[in-house]
Amino acid sequence: MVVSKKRKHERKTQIITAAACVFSKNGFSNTVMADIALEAGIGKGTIYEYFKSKEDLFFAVFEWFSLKIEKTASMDVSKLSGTASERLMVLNDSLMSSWFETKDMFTLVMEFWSASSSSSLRERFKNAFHNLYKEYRYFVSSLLQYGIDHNEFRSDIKIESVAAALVGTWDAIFLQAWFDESFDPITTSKDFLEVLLKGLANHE
Amino acid sequence: MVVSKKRKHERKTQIITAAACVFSKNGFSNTVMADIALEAGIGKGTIYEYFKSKEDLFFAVFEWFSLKIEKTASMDVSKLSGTASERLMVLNDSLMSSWFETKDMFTLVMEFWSASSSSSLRERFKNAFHNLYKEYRYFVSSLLQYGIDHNEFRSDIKIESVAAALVGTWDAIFLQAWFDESFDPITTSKDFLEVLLKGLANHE
Amino acid sequence: MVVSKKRKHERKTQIITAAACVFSKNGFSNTVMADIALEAGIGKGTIYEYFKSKEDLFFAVFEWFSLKIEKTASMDVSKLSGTASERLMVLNDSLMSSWFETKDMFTLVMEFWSASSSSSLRERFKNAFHNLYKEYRYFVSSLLQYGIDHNEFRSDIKIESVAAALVGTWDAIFLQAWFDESFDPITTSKDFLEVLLKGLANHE
Amino acid sequence: MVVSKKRKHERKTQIITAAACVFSKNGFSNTVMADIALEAGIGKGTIYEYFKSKEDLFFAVFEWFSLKIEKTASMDVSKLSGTASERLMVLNDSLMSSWFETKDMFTLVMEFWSASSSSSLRERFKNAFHNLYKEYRYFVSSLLQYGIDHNEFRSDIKIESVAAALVGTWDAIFLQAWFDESFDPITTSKDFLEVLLKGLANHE
DNA sequence: CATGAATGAGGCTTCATTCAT
DNA sequence: GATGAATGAAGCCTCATTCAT
Repeated sequence: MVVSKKRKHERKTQIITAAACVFSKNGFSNTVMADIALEAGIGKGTIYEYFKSKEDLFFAVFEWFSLKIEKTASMDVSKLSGTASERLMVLNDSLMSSWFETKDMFTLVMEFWSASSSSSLRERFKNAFHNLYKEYRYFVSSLLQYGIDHNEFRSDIKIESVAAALVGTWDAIFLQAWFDESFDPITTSKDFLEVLLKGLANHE
Repeated sequence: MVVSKKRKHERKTQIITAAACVFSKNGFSNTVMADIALEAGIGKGTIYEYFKSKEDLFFAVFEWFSLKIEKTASMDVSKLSGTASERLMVLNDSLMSSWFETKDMFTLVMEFWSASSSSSLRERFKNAFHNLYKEYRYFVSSLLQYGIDHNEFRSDIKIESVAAALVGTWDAIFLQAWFDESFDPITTSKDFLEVLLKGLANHE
Repeated sequence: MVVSKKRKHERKTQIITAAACVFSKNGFSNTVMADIALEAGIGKGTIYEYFKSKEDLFFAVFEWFSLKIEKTASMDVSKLSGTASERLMVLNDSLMSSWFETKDMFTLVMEFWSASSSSSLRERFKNAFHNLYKEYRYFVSSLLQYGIDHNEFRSDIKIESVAAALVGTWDAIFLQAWFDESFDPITTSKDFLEVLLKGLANHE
Repeated sequence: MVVSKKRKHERKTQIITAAACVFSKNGFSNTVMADIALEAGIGKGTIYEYFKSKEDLFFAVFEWFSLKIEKTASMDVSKLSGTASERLMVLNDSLMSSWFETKDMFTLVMEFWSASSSSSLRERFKNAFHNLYKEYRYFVSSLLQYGIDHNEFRSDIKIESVAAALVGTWDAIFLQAWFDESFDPITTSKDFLEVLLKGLANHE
């Protein structure tokens, strides 16, 4: 029974992976369940043994994707040490490279955004994104606070705002990289962070 | 004849406006042509007198929207004066408030992003966005250069990178505002810009 | 008023000619009223001032076409003289060349056949064709009778059958010419008629 | 698996038969896919599991029909024996009666002709007909050659022309029978062939 | 468990026809 | 008379979902 459970979980992941691939290639609406089944190497009907509907599967892909990103990011972050600036730099590099690996999956993110604006999953997606961003902002906020506490950053900065904007910048840099092949997100983000850190620095 | 031309143009705009409304509410795929016709108060077939297909209409909405945003922004920007910092501040405020006005249309932007990742319009959208971002980045770059030229900003900043990131930040702030009702994009952007300007400042 | 009537008739012919052209190119169903109007150089709505419907126009084209064929054929036939065999030969040549001229309009004939098998005009077309064939058969029958009366043809031939078959052969030869560019209807029909005439000949 | 293949083939035939019925009744353009599904006793969508489009199905009907005619004819023809004249007579009877059986399907032939003149299937149909006629002409040519070789027919006849015309005559006789209920294709063709054979006969 | 044949609701699009100008 | 903008009925086709095997 435990084995069966495991089997089931594996099969589920197999479908999700296949779905992620097809969704990212064609978008949600242009994706056909048959294609997902084909990609997963299973029968069309089998998908419905594991997911109630196309939308359900899509949301499962979203959850799988968030987790994946988070895991990659947090893995590196655990190694954070040094000054707040150094930590931010490492975080920046970590995010950039981790997203870079899943670059071809960035279209998925856009699909998720789109799904949260229309689609009947709107609320589920909106909430999930809301929480995701909150988490990221909270994490960056902590780093900023750490900098203030250690007299590294000025104490008059608006932590929340800077955190929110910074988190957003990372997203947006990827967005532009998506639209422009020649755009280099790693350099851009590094250069930008340097300036920002100067602005944060405490010159008593 | 001139009258007829004008009529045609008016009718076209009428359809685009209606389409924008419905697309932003339901997304591209979930939008039904009949709904657009209903919203525009015309017959279904009439749309096809003005647009070759649903996708064509969607792209027309995109163009109309871009133009609209641009117009609103450029209007304020023309009044720019003062130091580079002041100008950036004004630009920030202008963008924030202009986008704020079309806040309920922000979902459209997400749809456009999504369309540029899947859909058969992929290339058209990608190109258009590419150019749009290029333009914005170029404009911000000019302001930064202006600051450097006037010894207001440090000369060692990477103009391109900062411009790109800043433009992105504005997008991203709106994205977060979309996911979080309580998120205040105006304050956030202002606070953030303040820090950034400190980072740019030249303290010889 | 008389002038007006004439105008009306001219306009009607203009439309019919244009319609014949478009129908023969695209077939009835694939023809769009707008194309006919374009070909005729008039407005779409104008057609309806002269013809009640698309089907009506189509039937008018049929009548115009029949008349045209008939006129061309009968013109030459009036010059018939000599033996019955000679007359049949002349008729054969006349038909072949007259149809040859309207070769690119042969597709129209196929459309007419098709229309008489389906379409709501079925009965009208069937009747018209019925009469057309009857007429042709009757004319050929007369020639055959003439040959018998002059002891040129055997008296035991079944006039009706031979006439019907011969009339059909002419049609069918054009049909094959339509399907096969390299098929030469003139030679074929001549060769064939020669054999047939030998079969008809009276060798007391 | 073999069973499944068989099932699929049966279902395909079932659809083709139903389609043939509806197409012959209403013509290609006036036929609605839903009617075919109804006639076949299946769902609308099922047709598309077996045929890519309406046009594809139509062509499949054509192929099915050609084969059917050919099969019926060739069955009788295999029994050919006796003089060339006798063989031609038998062939004539065989064709007449076999087509007679499918008389109510003759409208299909007209639709096929029409389809080869317009419609996007033009080329496919034209080619198919071209080959079909070629085959028939070739077969009749062989019979004529046989007659010449056995001194039964005159050696100066133009085999190709006579064969082409004769094949066409059979078609055309059916055409007239279609337009005229009182027209008897069997008698007509017999009477006509008798005359023709006299013309072919060798009276050294 | 897995499958894939069957389905029918639903969407995009076409186009003959009308009618106000 | 002539026009062409407007229309909505109707048709082809797609595809998520089901269910018998």
